[in-house]
Amino acid sequence: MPPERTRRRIPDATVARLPVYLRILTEQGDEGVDSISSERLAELGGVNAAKVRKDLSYLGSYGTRGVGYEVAYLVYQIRRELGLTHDWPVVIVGAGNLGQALAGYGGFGERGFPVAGIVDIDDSKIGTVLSGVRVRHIDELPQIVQTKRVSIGVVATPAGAAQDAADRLVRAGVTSILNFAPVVLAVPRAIEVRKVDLAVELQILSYHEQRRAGGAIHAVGNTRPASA
Amino acid sequence: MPPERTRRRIPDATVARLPVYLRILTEQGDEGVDSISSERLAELGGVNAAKVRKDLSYLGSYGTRGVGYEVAYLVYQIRRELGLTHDWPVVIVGAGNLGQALAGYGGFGERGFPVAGIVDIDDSKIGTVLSGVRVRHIDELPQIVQTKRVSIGVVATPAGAAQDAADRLVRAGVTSILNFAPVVLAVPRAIEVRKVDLAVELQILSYHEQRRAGGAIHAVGNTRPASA
DNA sequence: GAGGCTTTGTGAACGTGCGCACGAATGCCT
DNA sequence: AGGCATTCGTGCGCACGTTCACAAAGCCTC
Repeated sequence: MPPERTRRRIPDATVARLPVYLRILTEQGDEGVDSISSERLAELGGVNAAKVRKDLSYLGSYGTRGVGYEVAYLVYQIRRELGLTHDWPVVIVGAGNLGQALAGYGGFGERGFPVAGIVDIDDSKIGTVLSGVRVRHIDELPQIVQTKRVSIGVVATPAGAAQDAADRLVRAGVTSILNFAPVVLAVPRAIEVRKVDLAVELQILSYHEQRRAGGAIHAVGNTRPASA
Repeated sequence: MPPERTRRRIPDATVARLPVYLRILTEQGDEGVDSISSERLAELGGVNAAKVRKDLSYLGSYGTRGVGYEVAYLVYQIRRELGLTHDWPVVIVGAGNLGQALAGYGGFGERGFPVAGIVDIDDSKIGTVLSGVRVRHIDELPQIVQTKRVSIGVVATPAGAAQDAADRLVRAGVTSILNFAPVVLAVPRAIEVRKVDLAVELQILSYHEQRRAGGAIHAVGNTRPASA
């Protein structure tokens, strides 16, 4: 049995926090900070120091007791673990409002996720150029994915078109999908899907607001006048 | 009329799923479905049927054994629990790329979160109109929040301006914040913050892609002694 | 080089959430 | 009316994630 077979599995919760640590560490590095303690990193990341240490311990023992963590080395290790040692080109499906905003969001390519292509099904959008990337027809998806070696697809279509977009992405060979459409996508088990849903986030906030307003209001019934 | 209910605390994980159930149920209702089983709802929502039942049980016993749940009634109950019985006006800080896209995203008002205002600090943007809403100066924030009774603020600024935006929102009286900037916001404990971070999502996908590609690549080098 | 101070790394306790499995309730059929 | 099929509601064990607390390990001073 090869030694690399014992590859650690990092808990999902930790994986979700590593990018946050990475950003903070990068910033700190840029500001000339060489070394950082778990305490400080926790403060900047809005979490518990013990959690930081446990999270980082999954990467290996890269800290120095009594001192802290060397920022540059930690940045390197996290980047390696997250697979950020090379670029991951992405393809965006949907050149509507959201697709345009995503394409225009510079932070995309900056952070190692260059936009390899944007496609849409609407002929009127084909050919227009968004932030230097020409919108192409969705039928060209397989070609884009193959030639540019894209493994991450972004679904930025209206809800009704999302499942079709996902199907096409999967058929084209993409293995990870970031879904912005308010739909639960059905995909093969092997495909990794993450969802960003504006409405869900707002509704969660709504829940807390309503709760804050006090069960008192509710006890009486629908006190609030039917607002506009 | 149901008896007075002690206000249950609903688990966060459940709160996060209720909006998904709600959307599915609304769709099903529109399609003429009157009754739905936990099994079917689970299938559409991509979760386990037992989880659906447990989630819904936090709202009360609104199902009928042997039959399922009445769609319309369940929609009503979830909406009530999430505080969606009335609108929650939101104010957007930042009229850049993202702010514009958010304002243009019709689903906002449709789903009960009308845009009460958009503000920016950049004079060149003031006065422009985005989807029927005029961009106003950030100094007008307190006035907007007060007159329109806004309790949810959306931070759509660049990273550097996000903390200031959050501070201003809090001072203006907002109690919930949806943060799109890649920054961990420091806010008073009482303020509810939710974060949507594109880069984080992509990096999580990157982790899985890299993992999928096989740890073999990493087997080279790094002969650091394994810790006991 | 010993002693004290700092900070990591981690075992263990604790809390939360998940999913199975089954009793309970309801509708339908004969 | 009684039996059967269906589906809800939930107790329970398990797995995961969080936090505490402390020993181990390094640096600094004298």
